[in-house]
Amino acid sequence: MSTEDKFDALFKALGHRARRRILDLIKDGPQTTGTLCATLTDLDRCTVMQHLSVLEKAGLVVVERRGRERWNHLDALPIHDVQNRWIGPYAAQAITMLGDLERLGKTDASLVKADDNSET
Amino acid sequence: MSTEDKFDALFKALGHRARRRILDLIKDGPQTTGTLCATLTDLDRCTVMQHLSVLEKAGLVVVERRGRERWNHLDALPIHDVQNRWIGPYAAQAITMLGDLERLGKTDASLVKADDNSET
DNA sequence: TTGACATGTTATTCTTTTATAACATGATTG
DNA sequence: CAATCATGTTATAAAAGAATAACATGTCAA
Repeated sequence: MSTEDKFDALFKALGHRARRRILDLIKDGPQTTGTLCATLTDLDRCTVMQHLSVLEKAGLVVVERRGRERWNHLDALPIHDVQNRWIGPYAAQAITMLGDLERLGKTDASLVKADDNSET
Repeated sequence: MSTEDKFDALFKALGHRARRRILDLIKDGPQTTGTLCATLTDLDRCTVMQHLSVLEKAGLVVVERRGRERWNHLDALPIHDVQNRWIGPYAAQAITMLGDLERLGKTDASLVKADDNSET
């Protein structure tokens, strides 16, 4: 797999809220598939497993098998690579082109403030 | 659009290499759609425009219309939000769970070194 | 004002994802 | 060892994404 393939897999894995939710759930410690399914009541068990497999292919989840249980561990290292190649450099860029965009009437001072769910 | 919708749009926009290529192309200054198409010879003009519209909806591209030209500007501010909500916190996590994963035999010391295109 | 040019729009096709169902396996516990 | 439980596998339908074609619009420059 090329580096570009890896970034494809990573961004795509992060591109679904259910998968981001899973990451948040295992952030503070691994969980079994069963526990995850019990939490994600809006999703079918099969759907959760499919999402886990997408996360696993992206390298964000590492599986540890214990008896008949499957413990899903977070591996945040790939996110480090995203940081180095994409986020860091572009975050820097965000500053240098501020004036440029303001001239275009884009006054949006960035979007995330709180976790509001009510806008357009 | 909720915050989650915005992250969906952002990660999905970043999840295609053609769009990441476009971002890199306009990183150091805006380009017209025509110029971009001339560079991205492997893509149809319509495809490039579709990608631009995905980037625009994600807030990563801001359009300035000048006569019959369309200048595509990069707006890296949304990436800032990705950094704050996802990358930063998870990059921190990457350190605390290192030992945990090493016990699972995951020795992969992160993936991106150079832009090799030859592995599995 | 007319022809060339840069871009836009709509529709269509093909592929990939997402969600679910039905069935299968392998471990645990009484 | 037999029933139960946690997880896996395969197949299928619905939805979303990607690539292209054909046609449309608005601008510039002679």
